[in-house]
Amino acid sequence: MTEARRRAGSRPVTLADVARLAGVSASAVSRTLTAGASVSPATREQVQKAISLLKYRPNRIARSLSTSRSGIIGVAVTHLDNEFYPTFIEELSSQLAVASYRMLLFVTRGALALDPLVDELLAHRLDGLVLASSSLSSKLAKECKQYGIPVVMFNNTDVLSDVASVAGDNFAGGRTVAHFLIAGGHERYAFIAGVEDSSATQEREAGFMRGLLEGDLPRPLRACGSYTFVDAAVATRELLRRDDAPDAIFCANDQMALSALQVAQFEFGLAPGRDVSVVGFDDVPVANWPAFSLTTFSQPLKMMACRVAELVLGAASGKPILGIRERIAGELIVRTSTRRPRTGISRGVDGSECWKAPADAAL
Amino acid sequence: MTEARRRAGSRPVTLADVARLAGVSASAVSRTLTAGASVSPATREQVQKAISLLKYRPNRIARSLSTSRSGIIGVAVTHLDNEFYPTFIEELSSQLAVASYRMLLFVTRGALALDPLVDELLAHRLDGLVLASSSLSSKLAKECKQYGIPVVMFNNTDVLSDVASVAGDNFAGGRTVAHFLIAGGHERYAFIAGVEDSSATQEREAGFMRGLLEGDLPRPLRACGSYTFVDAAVATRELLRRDDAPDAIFCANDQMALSALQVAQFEFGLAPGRDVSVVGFDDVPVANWPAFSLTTFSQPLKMMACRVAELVLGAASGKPILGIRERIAGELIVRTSTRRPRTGISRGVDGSECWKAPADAAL
DNA sequence: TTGAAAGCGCTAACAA
DNA sequence: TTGTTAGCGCTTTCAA
Repeated sequence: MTEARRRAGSRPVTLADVARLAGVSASAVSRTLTAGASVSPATREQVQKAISLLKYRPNRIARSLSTSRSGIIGVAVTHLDNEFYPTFIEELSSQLAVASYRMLLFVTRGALALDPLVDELLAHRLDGLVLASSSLSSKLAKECKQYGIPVVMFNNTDVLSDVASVAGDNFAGGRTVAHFLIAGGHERYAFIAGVEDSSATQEREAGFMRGLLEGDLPRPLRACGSYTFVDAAVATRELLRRDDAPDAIFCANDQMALSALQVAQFEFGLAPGRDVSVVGFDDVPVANWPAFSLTTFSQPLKMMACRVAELVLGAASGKPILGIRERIAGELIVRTSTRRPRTGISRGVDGSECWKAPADAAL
Repeated sequence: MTEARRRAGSRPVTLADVARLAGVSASAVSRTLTAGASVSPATREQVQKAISLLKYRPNRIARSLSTSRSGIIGVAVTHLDNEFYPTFIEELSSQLAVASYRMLLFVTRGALALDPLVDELLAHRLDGLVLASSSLSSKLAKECKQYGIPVVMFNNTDVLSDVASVAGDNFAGGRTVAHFLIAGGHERYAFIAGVEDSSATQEREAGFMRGLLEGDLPRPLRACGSYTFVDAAVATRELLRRDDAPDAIFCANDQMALSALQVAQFEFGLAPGRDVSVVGFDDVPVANWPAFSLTTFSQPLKMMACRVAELVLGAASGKPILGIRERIAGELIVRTSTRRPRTGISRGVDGSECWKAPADAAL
């Protein structure tokens, strides 16, 4: 028994106490607590009365042991410093809450950091696991599968396995960004990559390359920003110092784009949207701050979190999800960090602008 | 049994399986797993062998039921959109991890939102609870006390109860800010408050008022920004539209200060650090971004998280913590969002500058 | 040092 | 609709 609890003295009220007071069996109490079980109104009332009288609170741990369901979803996350993830956590938490699930949080640094967690993850007998980390530990995936713990990857996919995932439409996004920058009449393009082995950055880059190719443009310059603010700054400096410095930079996420924007502006004296265009990916809240007004390809976080919750909870109650790879479409939100193309911009009801390739565009 | 688990087929390995294979009793296995229990080297080896052979993973739920310790700390947090909190979560998580504790996350909106959670919080038989929300629900505090669940408040205190807390030195911070702004030679001061009933904003304001008073200055203007970006923008507009618009604004946290800074700059065309000085509180990472370079009173998050973990885990193993109110000192980090006073600035080893009231200052 | 046995608080067959 | 009974997987006395 916890020391603190011991000091508190009074033994917590148990189901047995309630049963005794209500003059019924333990099962009767258990049934009143279980939605959709058969109890007569009379007993139910007796039980309810006893419960509120004793201020009884069911012990979820005992219930978990008995039902083999913990009511807990594990969430492993890496980059809590990237606003995208806290926002996701918040959405996911509220989605899980409506189904009375809670989340056990694992904050790690890098994918490899997951391996030592495997034991612990499994020990907790989680009903599911959401991986919001930049890449998947295949050891983890294997073990979870073996234990029957459903895993859903967020914002990332693993082509080599059949682990379910929910991600944005990275390829389409990258491609749209390319078309948009081309429409803005830029000359030298660059891409700043995130963590190299993450599927998100790979897909975004592939889409971007495809888009440029469709516009008969050469391969863009390239640097790696590892999805972090600091590394992206280094990458941007590297690019802007060149003789053939780019006038259009696409960053694999907003965190890096915000960094690039500031390096361009404050270290190189370039005016974003005029001297250089910077595009991000995610559309985190900060991207819309006046200091940045970052053009970016959005990822509808609410919808993504919703799907993640549906998948993982569905799987916990038997729905097969293996192999499911969901793609949630986003759109290019146009702000002032980029040169403005003549056509293709439309204004939404909320005043935000987004860009779509005109149907007659020659690509 | 979870559907997913059932489909997986193979029943998970239990301690009994290990005991059988090792040819010992369950207790023997349990003892090998318990640090500091008495087992002969021979049995220990047998057991270890069986464990790795069967890939046995102890079931924490069963253990929890038996020991009345869940190994889980609840963390309730409100403003995940304020970078301060994700950063705290990350620090706290790593502190708890070293003691093999995990955190169950509760994301809420506002203090009142905690009340409906009480049942659930208690049902999980948490070993402790950390409240990183702007204010405490007294119902929650009472119930936790009764159940012997230790509670630690972070960045907030409740004077009416004896709930333990860890917070920055808000009063000293507010006072230092006042002295600093006075040293910068400002004329009209304003304060933008956070959520009115939070102790943090109250203490920061009180310190600020005291500091101004010590400089023989009148009461500052005042508006409420509710700790949010949007409300702070409204508050700032309100202040800057006045005929007697302030030239020095102290915001109760960085989130609001960053908002104020941008309103001043982009809506009123004021140059921060020249036309108007803006000071925040917390020193979140973004405050140091070149676009803002916000002068702010720091809260040493790492140390605070460390103390929170020590307190809550200590309490879980019997140390009394009721009534403890820890204050962690911070310092005024000087950047360019404020007019620069002639004296009092010193440079740290990391290149950052901080300000201290000169000893001979006439206050 | 070891094993037997009781129990943590709940759920779920089963029989009544 | 009810109560009885047997677990869920582990820890922890208690004797040996």
